[in-house]
Amino acid sequence: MQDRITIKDVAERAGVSYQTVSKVLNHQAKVKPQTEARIRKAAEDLGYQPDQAASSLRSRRSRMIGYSGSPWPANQANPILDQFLQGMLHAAERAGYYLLCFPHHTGERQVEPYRQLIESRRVDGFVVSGVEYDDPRLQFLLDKGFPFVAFGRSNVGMRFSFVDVDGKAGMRKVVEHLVARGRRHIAALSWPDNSRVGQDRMAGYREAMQSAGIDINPDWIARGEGSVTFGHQVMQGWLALPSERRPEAVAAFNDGMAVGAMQAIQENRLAVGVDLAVTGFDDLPMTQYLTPPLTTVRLPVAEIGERVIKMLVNSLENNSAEVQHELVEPELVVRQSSTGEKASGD
Amino acid sequence: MQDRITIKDVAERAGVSYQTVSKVLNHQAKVKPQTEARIRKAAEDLGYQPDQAASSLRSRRSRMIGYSGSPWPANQANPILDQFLQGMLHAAERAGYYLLCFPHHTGERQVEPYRQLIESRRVDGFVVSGVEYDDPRLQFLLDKGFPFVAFGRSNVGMRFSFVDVDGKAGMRKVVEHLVARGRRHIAALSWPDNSRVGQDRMAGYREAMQSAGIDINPDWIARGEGSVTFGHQVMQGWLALPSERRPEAVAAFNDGMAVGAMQAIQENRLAVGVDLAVTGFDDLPMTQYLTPPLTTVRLPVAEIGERVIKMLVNSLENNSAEVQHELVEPELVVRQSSTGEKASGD
DNA sequence: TAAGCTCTAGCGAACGTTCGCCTTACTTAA
DNA sequence: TTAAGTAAGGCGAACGTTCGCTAGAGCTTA
Repeated sequence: MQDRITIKDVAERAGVSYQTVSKVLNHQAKVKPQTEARIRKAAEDLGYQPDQAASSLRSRRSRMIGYSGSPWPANQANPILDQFLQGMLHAAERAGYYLLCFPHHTGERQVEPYRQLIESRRVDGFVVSGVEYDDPRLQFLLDKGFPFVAFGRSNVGMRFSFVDVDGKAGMRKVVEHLVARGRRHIAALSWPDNSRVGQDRMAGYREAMQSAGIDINPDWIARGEGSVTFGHQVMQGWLALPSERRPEAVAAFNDGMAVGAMQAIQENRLAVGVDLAVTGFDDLPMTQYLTPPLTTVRLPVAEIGERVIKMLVNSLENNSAEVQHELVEPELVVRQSSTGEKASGD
Repeated sequence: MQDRITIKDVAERAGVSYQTVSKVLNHQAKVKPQTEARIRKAAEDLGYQPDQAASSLRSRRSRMIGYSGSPWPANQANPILDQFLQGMLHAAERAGYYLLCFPHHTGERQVEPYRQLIESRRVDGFVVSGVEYDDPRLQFLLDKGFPFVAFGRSNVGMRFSFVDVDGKAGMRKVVEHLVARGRRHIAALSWPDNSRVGQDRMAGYREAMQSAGIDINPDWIARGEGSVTFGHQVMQGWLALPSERRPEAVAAFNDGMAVGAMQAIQENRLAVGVDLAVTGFDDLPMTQYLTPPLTTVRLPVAEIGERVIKMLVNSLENNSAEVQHELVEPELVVRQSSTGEKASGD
């Protein structure tokens, strides 16, 4: 650790005042091209790296974006989030920002970290993920007028920028696929009513059923907390019904419930994909290796991460308060759990 | 966004000089208890949050820890890392630090982000994960004399602090379990020779085999890149052997290869857990829902994350250059893939 | 009674930038 | 010729802390 190279060293070497160096390196101020070249060369030669603390202090910008870890239920470790993070990291790097990660808390104190980060001037903006209805974090940030972009939508009335998966479109694809394979009695393993994501996916289910001219049987809609156990229990219930009241396909709103349903079916000595079709949602890494492999919906999570960052950085740099929305359409991944076909090799 | 509350506002309210406020809030300087109480109350009343940039500029400490995203192969999204991150985040928060996350790059430029973060004074130390032999990041940080703690070991000669999973102990447990279930012809789906993690686990395999008095058949040791495909291929080869030269158990060094092996076995109409036992390593989230559920080794990754941060923070605060090592013993999770027993309900 | 010590707290300076205004030299128009 | 305009870069100040030293008050000791 030798003496730090400061902007003054660069200035001296380039034969200009140090403030001019600052101008060139930031504002793109007006200087002669030669001078600029001289300064850039000097900076390069010396390996100059601006001291971020000094820069932040004066400019009031930290070039940091706050992001709280997964607010998802802790028990179901979400591999999806890793991809989201990767997407954000790369986009942030390209834009010259870093991510500041902090843990998520539940309950009343969940906005506390946000307040601290804002007031200590550590971040320029936030990425808020795992958004739900009446999210206190969103309300807090809106009240403060602090920049952020959300991964996910919330109440219709709240005006803020977001990127989200088009769950409706995804679910529509699922149902259309099942219908195309000749299934009409399609049950839904859904999410609680108060779940924004659940409602979105449910809307796709309803739309597609309606388009196909199929009546929805309320008995075939179960709402639960998305666990394997829940999927298993509900499926057992359906299998206990007399055969004419039993569904011939189950569209689960996440992969966990689909796995539970598959287990229940197999315990009843029925063949998944043949006797009953099962589909999931999210495309967790292992689902392609289940027996049979699970038909599911793949979310382009890394891409969403990139878009979220781009949107946020854009609004930070332009100081624009305009809100933007992006919906990304997910992709149906057809595997044997819905078709009953034999695996075709690898 | 109103006027910022600075240390001077606090000082005025408490009737002392602002430098004294700083002393009280940081160094725990010697002041009369009453004065201290008055200052703390004033800070509280005003909701004072120190400006981190100013603090960093003067004190040369950012209270940030750098951590690069997953260096794991991008194709196999690693759900484990999410837990690691969560563990770190919570420990860091308790210690008053935040994590600065940045993307991992491969090749020659992989140390570049480290250099930048150091020189721009953004971080006080690093957590380096996914460590392997001859890791250029470790060498760079050692050369610079910059504080870091690694998740994982590297070359024997390098002196640095780390926390690691005791893969040897984990693998020993696996083999002992298989032997206890009456298996003796135990094959290993291992990792490349140049993998530090692979060597560690392999040592456990060898030790346990030796302790059990079983000769190791070199034909039953395969080394590959850890993919499902690799496990599948190798297993097919073993199954093609005449029955007396065929292993009766397969210990895979990660869950992916175990899944591949299971598939190959099932394609040959053999029963996993009965005809051949299969075990994995890592306990990925979905493995408990495979058919049959996979016996594997669970790594306490969140705990490791916490320990890594504690160790790093400790060395930062005490300015201690002493190196520390911690090995965490993983836990064997016995499921049906190695026992062939029926599922006992849920 | 003077010297010395301890306990409190104050004060000037510095950390390394960026901001905004100012100066100088040169060009152009009237 | 002169006023005005423009390009190029200099300069003082400020951002909000923490560091290290100093000063005064009160107490002890020889």
